[in-house]
Amino acid sequence: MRRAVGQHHGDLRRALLDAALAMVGEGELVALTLRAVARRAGVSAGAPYHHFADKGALLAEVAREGFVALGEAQAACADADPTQRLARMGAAYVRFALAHHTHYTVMFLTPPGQVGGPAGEALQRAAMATFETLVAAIGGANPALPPSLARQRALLAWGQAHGAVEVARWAQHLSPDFDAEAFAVGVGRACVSIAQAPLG
Amino acid sequence: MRRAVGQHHGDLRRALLDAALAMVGEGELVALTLRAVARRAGVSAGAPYHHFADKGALLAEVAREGFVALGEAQAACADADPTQRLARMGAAYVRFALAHHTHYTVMFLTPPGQVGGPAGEALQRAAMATFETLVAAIGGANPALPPSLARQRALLAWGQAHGAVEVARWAQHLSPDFDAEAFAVGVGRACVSIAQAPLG
DNA sequence: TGTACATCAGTGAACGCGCGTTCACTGATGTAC
DNA sequence: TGTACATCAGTGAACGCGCGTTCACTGATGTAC
Repeated sequence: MRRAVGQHHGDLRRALLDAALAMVGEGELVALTLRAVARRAGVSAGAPYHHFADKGALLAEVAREGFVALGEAQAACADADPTQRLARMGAAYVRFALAHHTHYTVMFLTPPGQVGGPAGEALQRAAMATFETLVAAIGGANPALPPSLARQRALLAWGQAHGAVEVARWAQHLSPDFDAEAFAVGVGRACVSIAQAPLG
Repeated sequence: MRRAVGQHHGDLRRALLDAALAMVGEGELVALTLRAVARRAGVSAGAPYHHFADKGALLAEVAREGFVALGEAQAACADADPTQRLARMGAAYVRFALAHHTHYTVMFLTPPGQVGGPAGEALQRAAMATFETLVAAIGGANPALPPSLARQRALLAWGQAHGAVEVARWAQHLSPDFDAEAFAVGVGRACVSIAQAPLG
């Protein structure tokens, strides 16, 4: 992609986000520098500052987009039966994480709330919204659950799903006949078990 | 602690390791530099090279010590009932990760085997030993498991526990009423489930 | 349709900084006799 | 107990490097008339 000097890029903002994602996907997480992202996007080191306040803002935006996409995947799990809905959400979570594992990695790079500025706040809002959706689904699958317990179990379910994702990634690398879809469905069932386990 | 110029430190090697740990504990992982470690230890930037080949060797040693400590925690889970033993090991794993989260983070900073030199080899040996202990415990909890399957399931169990730890940390930051102990016990139970799930 | 001009989105040089690492040095420590 | 000397374990200055960020600039684009 040759361009004359000074010519506009087209959508550098997007290109920068994609470059960052691609690099995380290649394990360059520790060495994810703004300059490297710009280089990858085929642009000079100063160019990103026309689109992001600073390096942190770019990373926060990548993470935020991940949570938004995850939220959309969750929203697509509407179901008349709330138990079914939770099961589908658990499965969708695993599918999302496996299909967009670069985004997924960045999403959990830094605990939301630790990133400052408007970009950090937007990230935190997106992460909280995802969690609240899960809490609601847990509450739907077990209406007898007091709200505080529903939140606690949402954390457990999330933990289980998150761990399962990591396992699935290993398994995908280790054995090519790993059945990711069956695994995802199993995780959905496990979420239901967590929600509907007896109190106490 | 004032020292005259040129005076010996006492146990700088130890002090450097401790400084690295303390800094990781304060979230300075991304900025964990050799110079910062030296500064923290109250020593000049060149001093660490009298004790470690390079920065990677120091980090590998921190990680190795983590695996050794984890191994000791696992060894303390001896139990007449092998199923109980596995459950206790799973819970102990989570407890260890939460109690020594600085060590734990460094342990998984780089995949063992990717660190070169003698320090890297020692790290790999320690990590493998931990894994073998888990394989043995899985086999104990389900003697019908062929060895290759036991290893596969050990990987699954480890992955699940690892993911659970990540979210538990997150949960600890987000909600102060997070019940870490119940969470740990739950992970232990999940390990047993993985070990004793039907074949196929 | 042309022209004038503001804005946009790049460039590339420069900044100060902290990094990992090297090196000549030096004072403290340990050892042999 | 003293003395001579090798070794140990620091210092601090220096190196080259890549980083995040700033800035004056410039060509391309969009808009008003």
